[in-house]
Amino acid sequence: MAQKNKLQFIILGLLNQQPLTGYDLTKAFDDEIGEFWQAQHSQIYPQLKRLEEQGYVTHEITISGEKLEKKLYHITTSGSQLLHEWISIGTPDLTATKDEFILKLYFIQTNHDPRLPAMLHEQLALHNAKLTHLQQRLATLFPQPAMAKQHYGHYLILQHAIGREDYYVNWLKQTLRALPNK
Amino acid sequence: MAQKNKLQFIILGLLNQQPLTGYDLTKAFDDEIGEFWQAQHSQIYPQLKRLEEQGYVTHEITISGEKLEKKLYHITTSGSQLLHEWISIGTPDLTATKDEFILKLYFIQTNHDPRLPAMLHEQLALHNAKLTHLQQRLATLFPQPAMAKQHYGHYLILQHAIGREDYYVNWLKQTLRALPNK
DNA sequence: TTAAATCATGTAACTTATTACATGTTTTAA
DNA sequence: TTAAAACATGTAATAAGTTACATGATTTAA
Repeated sequence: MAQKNKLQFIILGLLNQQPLTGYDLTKAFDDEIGEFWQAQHSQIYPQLKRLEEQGYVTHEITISGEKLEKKLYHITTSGSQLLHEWISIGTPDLTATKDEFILKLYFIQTNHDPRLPAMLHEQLALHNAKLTHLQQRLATLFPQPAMAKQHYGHYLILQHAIGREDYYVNWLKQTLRALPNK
Repeated sequence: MAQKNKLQFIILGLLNQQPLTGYDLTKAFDDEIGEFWQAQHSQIYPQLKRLEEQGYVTHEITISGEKLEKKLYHITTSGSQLLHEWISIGTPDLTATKDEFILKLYFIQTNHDPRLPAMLHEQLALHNAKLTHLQQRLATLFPQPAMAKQHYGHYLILQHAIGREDYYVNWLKQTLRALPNK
């Protein structure tokens, strides 16, 4: 059960906001929800085809310029319904966070391991960068608190991600401080 | 590159601590590192075979009871070396946390959405349970702080996971409090 | 004006991960 | 003593995800 093709629901969720092309959806996985889920176009185009076969989306062809065909996908009523069901049913499976760094840490035996400082510093730089990026994104998308009302979920997950990264950064700093001076 | 078969390194990391059977390794993914990575026995047995073909592990057969054959796997010198390399090279890719609940949240438009309270309460219960479980695990494995010295990495990641869940629980509580009273 | 970047859509090959199928032994508790 | 639970090892089928292959149009900046 674990997987249950979540990609289809993400696509439906995005199309529920506005009609989009496969290309637009691909981009959304870079900017918007790339923070929380990833997918390549090679996964998206076939999935759109399947969703259309099942009647959850339809597409219209628009011409851009002279002859470039775009397929603009729309969600259908049954697609909307499926999306609503997915959101409404419980989410009882807390998926393990597959963090490669944490995995490596697990195999470190002692706090004197000479690899530890470099490893922690690298992650600190990475998570600091991510934190800054997320904070800028929040400031850009929600300059006034009142704007959070319109896209509440988006606001919440950004704010959640910021808190998560903030914790990660502080944990790394604290762990570095606790290291024995060699 | 993204994936690069991390399972093989986890297996090597576990075998680096002590010889284990495929069954033991499978169990380790339930208890120990199940928090951070998951794998089924159907993935583990073939992977052990490949690692042996490549010379990173060897196995000896032991008999349990009358005739039950166990394959006890040992890491080789080159296996140890490969593990060390994996830990030593950088870990620059911060993988997206594929949290289904967060994904669902993204598609919630307003803070008046009637599904929100139940969704948040469910997650609160789940993460509270996980937090308690992790705390008990820390208390069991590291009753005295001095014990953290022996398995420092394990101690660190448990402590990290507890902090992460603690943040998650508090974020959920805060988000629930901020919800408008209907 | 032309080359690079971006837009746009698809398929193929491969890797990784999950679920199901398949079999047999040993231990434990009723 | 016997049935259930746990131990133990594998393969097959399927699903999900990544990388590579493949092609062409439009826009933008040098």
